[in-house]
Amino acid sequence: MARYSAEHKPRTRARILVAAERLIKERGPQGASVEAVMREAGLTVGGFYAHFPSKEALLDEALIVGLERSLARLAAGLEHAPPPAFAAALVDRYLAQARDDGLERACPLTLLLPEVARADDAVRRRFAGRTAAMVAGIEARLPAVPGMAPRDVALAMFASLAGAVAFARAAGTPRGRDRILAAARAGLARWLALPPSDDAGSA
Amino acid sequence: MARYSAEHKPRTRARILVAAERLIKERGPQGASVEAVMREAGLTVGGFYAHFPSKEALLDEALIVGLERSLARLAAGLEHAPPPAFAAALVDRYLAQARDDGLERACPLTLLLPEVARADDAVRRRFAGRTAAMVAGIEARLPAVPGMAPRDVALAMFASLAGAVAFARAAGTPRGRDRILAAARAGLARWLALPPSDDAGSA
DNA sequence: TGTACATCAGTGAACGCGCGTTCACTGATGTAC
DNA sequence: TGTACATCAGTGAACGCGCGTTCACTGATGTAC
Repeated sequence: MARYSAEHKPRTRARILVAAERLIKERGPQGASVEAVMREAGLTVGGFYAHFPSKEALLDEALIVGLERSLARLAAGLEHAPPPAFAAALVDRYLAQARDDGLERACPLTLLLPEVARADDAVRRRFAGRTAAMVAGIEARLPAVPGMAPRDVALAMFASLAGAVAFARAAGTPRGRDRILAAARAGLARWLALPPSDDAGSA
Repeated sequence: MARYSAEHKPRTRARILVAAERLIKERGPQGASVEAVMREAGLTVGGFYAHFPSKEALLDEALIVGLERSLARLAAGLEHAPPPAFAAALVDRYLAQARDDGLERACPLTLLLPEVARADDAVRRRFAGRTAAMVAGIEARLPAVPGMAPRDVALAMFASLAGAVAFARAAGTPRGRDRILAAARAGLARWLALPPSDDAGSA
């Protein structure tokens, strides 16, 4: 009657999810083969189906896990920042990811939105639920914008940030990339009333 | 010494490109197999390599072709619109694509930026060159924004638009989608000084 | 005007390969005695 | 305390399939005579 400790299998599962999130972002969903994901997690192919019913199930869950890890990283250390400083830090941290060499730390919003758009209703609803929770957790801490609900401020801000980072990563040169990031920050600063940038726009 | 007319082969090539652009946007680059693209163009697999050296070459070129077709559609009929009306029409037309059922008319920026980000330097540079030309053709016709170069206004606007449409398509419901579109328009209206919306935000 | 035929855009079968998935198996685990 | 053994997380080989690519071929084209 011997069993492995109860945390063993869930921990392995979590490791597979982290590996999957990383490879999906770096290579796209089709580039992240089950074999590559398992190798990245230090395992072999065969064991995969003891943890997930299919590759698609893995991808769906990895997307959600990635979103939460990204938001946690964004908000870390800003628990007591007042609205203007909070918004400025969020914007600058978010845009800064476009200058990372790799994509492991990238927010899924900047790399996986088209995949979600092509996915079926069930996936899109789960995704929407999580992003709604993410937006709700942040909207009250953004500066008030006359004539806009706090939720709309947060939605428009994330849309602009995700678009700017995706656009910047597609630029051919560091100069082009930084110009896009600086322009996006300037646009956001105009209506979010952000204090001057501390780093966006120059590497 | 009989030959087909000189326009025959280039016309077929163009048909393959249009088919490829459509399938790449609808299914993603890996979902658009050579066989599916050729069938969509009314041909069979075998003839493909008489037109393109590889699938990758097709994808790279289809992206550029798609960008140009999208910009042409956006600016159609606005040749003599004054800056505020031009900007408002551009914003509303761009956001409206998120409410289309299919993805054939989608702007590549809203569906393919992550693929470009993962591509090699050569692809990114070609892409950057075309978007730069696209932005340059439009920047002078946007409203002036104090403290921002016209190019930066255009870059920030496209980044926000592309992000908003990608985000909206990933929403789980039409209501969620329309809320994102309306929020994005409100944010843009604040710093671009757009006239009130004629249609964004409600289907 | 009619016809033979060189050209070449397009066909369709075949190839090797990597993928997602399955399954009989192995061997580390830790409980029962 | 020591050991036998039931459990089950993980292994690795195998499967069918669809992919990108190749190539010998076909047959519509339209010029030359």
